[in-house]
Formats: sequence, structure tokens, C-alpha cells
Amino acid sequence: MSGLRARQKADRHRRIIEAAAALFRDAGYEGAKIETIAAQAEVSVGTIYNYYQNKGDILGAIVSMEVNEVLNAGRGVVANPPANVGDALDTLLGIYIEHSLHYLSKEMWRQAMAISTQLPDSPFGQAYTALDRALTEQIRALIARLQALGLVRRDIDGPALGELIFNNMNMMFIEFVKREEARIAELRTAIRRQNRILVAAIGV
Amino acid sequence: MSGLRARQKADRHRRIIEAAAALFRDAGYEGAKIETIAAQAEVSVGTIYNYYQNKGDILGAIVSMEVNEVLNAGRGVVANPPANVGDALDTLLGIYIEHSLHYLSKEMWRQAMAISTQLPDSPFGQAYTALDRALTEQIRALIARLQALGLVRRDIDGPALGELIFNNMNMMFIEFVKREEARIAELRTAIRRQNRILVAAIGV
DNA sequence: TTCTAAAATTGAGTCAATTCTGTTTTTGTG
DNA sequence: CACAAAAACAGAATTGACTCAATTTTAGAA
Repeated sequence: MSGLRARQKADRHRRIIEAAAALFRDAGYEGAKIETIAAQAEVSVGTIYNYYQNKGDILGAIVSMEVNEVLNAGRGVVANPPANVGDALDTLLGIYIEHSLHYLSKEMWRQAMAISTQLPDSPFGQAYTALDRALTEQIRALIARLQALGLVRRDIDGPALGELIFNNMNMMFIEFVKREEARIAELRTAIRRQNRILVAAIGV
Repeated sequence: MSGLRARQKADRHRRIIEAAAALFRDAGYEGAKIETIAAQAEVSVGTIYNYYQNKGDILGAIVSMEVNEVLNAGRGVVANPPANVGDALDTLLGIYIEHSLHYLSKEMWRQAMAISTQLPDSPFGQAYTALDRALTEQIRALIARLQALGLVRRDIDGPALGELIFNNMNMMFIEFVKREEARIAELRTAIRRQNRILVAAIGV
């Protein structure tokens, strides 16, 4: 199945995503009309709905790309963490946060998060939940690594701790994207302050 | 200004909220058409928009009532907390969680949360953020109380800890409402497991 | 009681997402 | 190459939230 039909399909997918990404940035998610995306991508409205269940799923495809990049960048830190618990956490979470506004605006994040809670069973809703879980797992992996290196006490409940750290960061990030004027530096400082409590508790 | 006009206003407010609450429960948030709410409340569509800026704000009014009840119930625990850090936290957060599905279905929570991130500057968005902050403050108050009672170390950063605990609970609650089959008991167990790490770290 | 300005209500109209049905394109087979 | 079935496309029609100009109701003064 790599004939003309498959090639056209891939090409249309790409054109739709590119048109949508440009328009979401330009006009905002709400401001980007499906009709306009269709025109820009040189397909009809009906075709867009043939490729994506709804407007949210188009945004979803873009968010997925972003988060997967972040997950990739995080792998390096887990493999070779700084030799200090506080720095290790700060480095990993820092990567997540610093990358977050690369391709997505705050408004796009707000929409993506909203859709994922609104329609948890839609394709995007499920994908978003899976991405959250992957991030949680990566934090857990870091903790396990730090335990293996003897930097974190062995009797700490690693999985629960990892989820706690992710949940806190995620909630702080949600509040961050809700306030247009909030700065990344403040966000990182606030998270560091909270994690300090944990770091003191789990260090050897 | 407590003449006929004011009484009719209050009455229409009540009728709209009652009609909406019933329909949201029955047909779900999306399934409840403004037209139907209007008919049930015996007002016109235009009037509803005279009272509420948008559909989300109607849901917002219902959510506010629920959360304010919860805040009220929490006051008792802060004033007289169990003499054990783990139990104190579990009791307060338990009240939040157990009350949460009294008037609101999971679907209504999902919608409310979605709207509050989608439109953080709408009346409801701001009200929701204020409610979150109020809950955070109540947890902080509990911690301050426990510190005053000598059950929590004085050198712990209480405000940061309170926010950490709230954020974690809130995120767990979000995941809880996203999965229709999730049970309250499991949610409480999972949160208890996470808080155990903190309790061990902050006790005297 | 009567009248006028302010406040509130009404419902037809607008707008954008989504659906639906008829048409066109691609594929595989003879 | 010709053709029938399957897949994909197009864009008009539908749907439901929200707006707005015209009408009705209330308040307060004379």
C-alpha cells in the first residue's frame, strides 16, 4: 500500500498540520477556522474531517510532536544525571519546561489541556494521557537511577514520589499557561522551592 | 432595591440554575441545549445570556456552590485537627474528595475544569482559580496549625508544602474524573500513599 | 393615575464546527 | 485497456451557542 493513494494521504496529512500550526500560532486556536485551514491546505472541509475527528485532534497531533521531543531530550538526563538530587530534578524538569513553548503558544497549551479533560476518550484525550504517563515514568526512572547511584534512600517509595513530583510540576505548569504574563523563570523557581522539601526528605 | 424587579431577578436566577443542574445531570453538559434550559426555566434564550455570559458560567455557578460547601466543611478540620499529621491531612483531603460528587457528576467536573483552563479570564475561569487558591490556603492553614501544635517541624516551608499537597491532590482528582470507572476509595488510597512520603519528612 | 426613562426580555439572525450525501479518484482484475 | 468496487473528496446542509435590534415591563416622578 505505498502507491499513489498512500503518498497523497501522507501529503495531505502534512499539509493540514502545517496549515493548522501556522494558523493556530497566527490567529489562535479559536480564531483558526476549519474553512481557512482547509483552504490553506488545499483540501476541502470534509477531507479534514476524514483525517481528524475534530478540531482538537489537529491540535493534538501538534502537541504530540512537541511532547515526544521533550521526552527524547529527557532521556539524556536520566542516563547521566547530575550527582546531586536537587540538581538532577531541576535539570529534568527544566528541560520539560524550557522546551514547552518551542512550538506551542500558551493558548495552544490551554486548549490542548482543556480538550484532554473534556474528551478523555477521544483519540487526542487518550494520547495526551499517555504522554502524561510517559513523563511520569521518566521522572520515576530518574528516581530509580538516583536510588541505584545511592543518592536517594532505597526505602523511599519511588513510584509514588515520581507521580507526586510530576503532578506538582504539571499543576504548576497549568497555572503558568493560564496566566499570559507568567514567566518561565518564576515557574522554575517556584517548583524548585517545592521540590526542596522533597529533596531534603529523600536524600541519603 | 428589593422591589418586584429584584425579586423576579433572583427568581429567574434560581430557575435557570435549577433547570440547568437538572439537565446537566440528565443529558450531560454538552447534551443540555441552551434552548432547552431556557424552556425549562420559562425564560427566553436571550435572558439566559443576560444573566450569564456563556454556558460555562452557568455550570460555574453550580460548581461554586459545591466548592464553597467543601471549604466550609474543611474549616472544622483546620480548627480541630486529628493529633497525627497523616490523619489530619487524610481527613481534610478526604472531606474534599468525598463531597466532590454530591452535586456534580464527573462529566460536569471535566467540563468545569476544561473551561477554567480554556478561558482563564472569563468570570468562571477567575472564580475557579480563586476556589483553587482558597483550597490551597486551607491546606496551608492546616499545616500552620499543625506546626503551632508542634506536630510539624517549624523549619518546614509551610506555604510551599501546602501548595505541593494541593497540586498533587488536584492532579489526582483530575485523573479521577477523567476515568469514569475510577472509584473514590482508590483515589484516596493513592493520595495517602503519596502523602506518606511527605508525612515522614515533616513530622517532628 | 399617567407618563417617561431605564432595565429587562424576546426570538429571529449570525457564525463556525461538524455531518451527510452524491461525486470523483484510485485500485485491482480480466 | 476497460470496468466494478472501495476509498476518499467536496461542499451544501445541519446544529447549537451566542448576539442584537425591537418590544415589553418596571420604577419613580408629577
